[in-house]
Amino acid sequence: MNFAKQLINWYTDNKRDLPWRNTTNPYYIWLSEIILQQTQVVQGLPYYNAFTTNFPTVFDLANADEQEVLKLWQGLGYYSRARNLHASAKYIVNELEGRFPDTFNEIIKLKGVGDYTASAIASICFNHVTAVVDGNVYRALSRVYGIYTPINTGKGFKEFKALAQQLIDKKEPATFNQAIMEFGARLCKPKNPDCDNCPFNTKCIALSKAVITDLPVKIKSVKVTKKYYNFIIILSKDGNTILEQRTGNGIWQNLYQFPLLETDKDASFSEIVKQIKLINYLKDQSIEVSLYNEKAVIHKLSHQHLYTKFWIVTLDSALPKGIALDKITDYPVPILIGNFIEKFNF
DNA sequence: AAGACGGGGGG
DNA sequence: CCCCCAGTCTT
Repeated sequence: MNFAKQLINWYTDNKRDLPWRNTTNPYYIWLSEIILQQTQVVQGLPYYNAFTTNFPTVFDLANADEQEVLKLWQGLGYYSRARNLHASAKYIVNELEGRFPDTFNEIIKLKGVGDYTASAIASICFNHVTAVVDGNVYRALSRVYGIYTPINTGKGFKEFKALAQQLIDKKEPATFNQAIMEFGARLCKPKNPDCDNCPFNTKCIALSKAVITDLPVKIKSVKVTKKYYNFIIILSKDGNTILEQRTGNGIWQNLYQFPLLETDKDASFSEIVKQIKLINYLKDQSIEVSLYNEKAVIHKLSHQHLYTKFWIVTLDSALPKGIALDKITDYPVPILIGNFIEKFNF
């Protein structure tokens, strides 16, 4: 038995009774699909009931005020869905005389309707053979077929779309699409999938290799934060400077660096001078400050970009607790500091 | 290709 | 706290 038949058999035995499964009216299916974008069934269900009750037809929705629509959407999140829903209802009524578009290419023109939603409506309402690809499909197919292509890339989408399109039951596209989503939502769940009762547990590649929890693969974008580092290079009269050892759990643990002033944005000359004068061992001393690099050096780490400036402070007195300049290379330093030391050529 | 957009639930 | 959810639109 092929994938589609097994899947549909499972679905027939396990599907939930949901209101949008008792209709093929495109207005209701559209409503349900928009509501269910990035939203679990239990959360969307009351909203579906409210919308179908308050706006039984696309004309009722189109004639409503946006405020009324948003009020009904309140609490569901992703409010652009409600605004787009309303705009598309007006478009259907005013431009299409109330007739819902009946092909994928026309349906996807509606605001708020992308590939997934257009495929769902085209298949469920018009029996078009257009496979849906949503979070459930990614999960189910990546596991059963052992696909490691990251799902949140253009390449990943194309690959899963093509596979789903190849697997879809050409006679029952609507049932297949709903079945694979129900399967992903109820059995092949993100955590603790019910592999014991899975119709594919003899062929599932992820199960046989025990890599269920590795799939699907998703590239997580590391959030890069900007930081503004000002290193203070002290040149004392007796040829010393200051290096400090970093502590704590952050970057460069236990390495050495020049005294650091971190600011929340690119700081002005006067602001830095002010802060330098607050440093303990420089208080009430005669100093002269110059900025070594007008343009910040951008040091890129995986999760942060360091906008770095080096400030030269000439101290007109001795610094007995400092380290000798000719010993500076004895200390382990981050490459950012190392590059500066090399360039500055003490 | 990467971010923004939300609120709820599971582990 | 992190991940995920019947995704789409905008940089």
